[in-house]
Amino acid sequence: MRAALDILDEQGLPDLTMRRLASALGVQPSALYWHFHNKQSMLAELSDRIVSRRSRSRAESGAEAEWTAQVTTEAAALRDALLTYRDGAEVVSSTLAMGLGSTVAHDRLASAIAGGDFDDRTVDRAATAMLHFVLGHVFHEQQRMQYDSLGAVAETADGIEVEASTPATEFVFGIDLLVNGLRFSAPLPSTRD
Amino acid sequence: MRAALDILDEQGLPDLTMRRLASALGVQPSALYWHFHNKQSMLAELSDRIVSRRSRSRAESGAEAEWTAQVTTEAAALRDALLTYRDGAEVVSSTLAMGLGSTVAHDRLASAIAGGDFDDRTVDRAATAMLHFVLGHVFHEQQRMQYDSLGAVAETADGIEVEASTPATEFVFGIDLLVNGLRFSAPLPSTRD
DNA sequence: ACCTTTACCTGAACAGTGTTCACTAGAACA
DNA sequence: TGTTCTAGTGAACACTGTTCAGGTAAAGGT
Repeated sequence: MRAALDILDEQGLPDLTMRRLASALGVQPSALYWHFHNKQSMLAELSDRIVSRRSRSRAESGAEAEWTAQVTTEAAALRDALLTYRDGAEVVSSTLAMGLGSTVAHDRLASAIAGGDFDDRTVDRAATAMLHFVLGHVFHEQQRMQYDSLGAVAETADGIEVEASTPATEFVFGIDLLVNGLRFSAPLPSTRD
Repeated sequence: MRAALDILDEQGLPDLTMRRLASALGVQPSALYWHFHNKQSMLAELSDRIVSRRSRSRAESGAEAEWTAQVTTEAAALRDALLTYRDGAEVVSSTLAMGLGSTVAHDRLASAIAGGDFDDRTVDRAATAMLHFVLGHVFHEQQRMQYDSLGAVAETADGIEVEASTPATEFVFGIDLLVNGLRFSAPLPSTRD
């Protein structure tokens, strides 16, 4: 797993082949199939490690912090985790799409959203929608990173310096969209005041 | 393109290989490389065709219909287009992720959102967020379709007939989330009343 | 001390993949 | 008539994931 993560980060997902992984371990490719049933199951385990990596920004979230802030924090933590390794979002995205990998990403978002006191189905759907956005966004973001690094000039159009729109701000924009939609659309089910 | 779409729909994306496409056309694989530079560029053109397919539900959208309805309609049309062919969402998703393919999907969502009178950057970001959700959702939906068709029993848990949660309703839930977030979060910039 | 089981790996092969390249046949055009 | 363009052949290249019979060494049991 450590070797696989190294290859992923240094050479990218397309170059993370079973043969390369095997030779990085000084072993024949077929040896890997004793440890993993598939390449996909290996990627699934890799995906779990990427997602589970917790960034230690747990300090600020007090016991009863506003749930919207918790959701935002959780989403940002997921984005950070995906950005930790090259092509991280693609690995996780394709793994989850195949129905493999753990549901920890979804669950963490869901438990943050649940702080808003919605019914279970709403929580689940919102978490899924949010997960789709996060994966799509970071996938796109990472794709652009490696495209830019492959020698594309930053084409600032005709002197009009549009205020730099960083991926991070675009990310929180999307998250805010979903959070606000959640806050204002669904009627609060349990009226407890 | 027609042959490629046929293979895609009948055998799925993993079996849409250059060799199979060539033999479906009664031609050698290398002949395809006169028409396309790459397999990816071929998939990009395929992606454009899938997205551009308009479902003729244009009737109801009167000239000045509520913009929220227009956005919902546009999103549903995009979902329909992706669902038209097997693995359609995966083809489009990976093509767009690679920076290939036309921006028509994004643009159609954007122009519908623009009916809400937001500034250009907000429109663009919202359209992007929505596109990510749509692609992620339909990708997941199609993945589950073919997983179900591969002989998985519908496990209705212990007689508790939870009201069937169809992909369609989950889809509009996500779209509504984004639309409502857009409606209530951003202050309307141009106050024209 | 012997035997068996388990853990881990080798080496070679299989069946397939995208892609390239020298060469060719026919049509179009000057 | 000769040249250029269009479209395709056939063979190869360098890969890919995966399988499979067999081998080796340590651990465990009697």
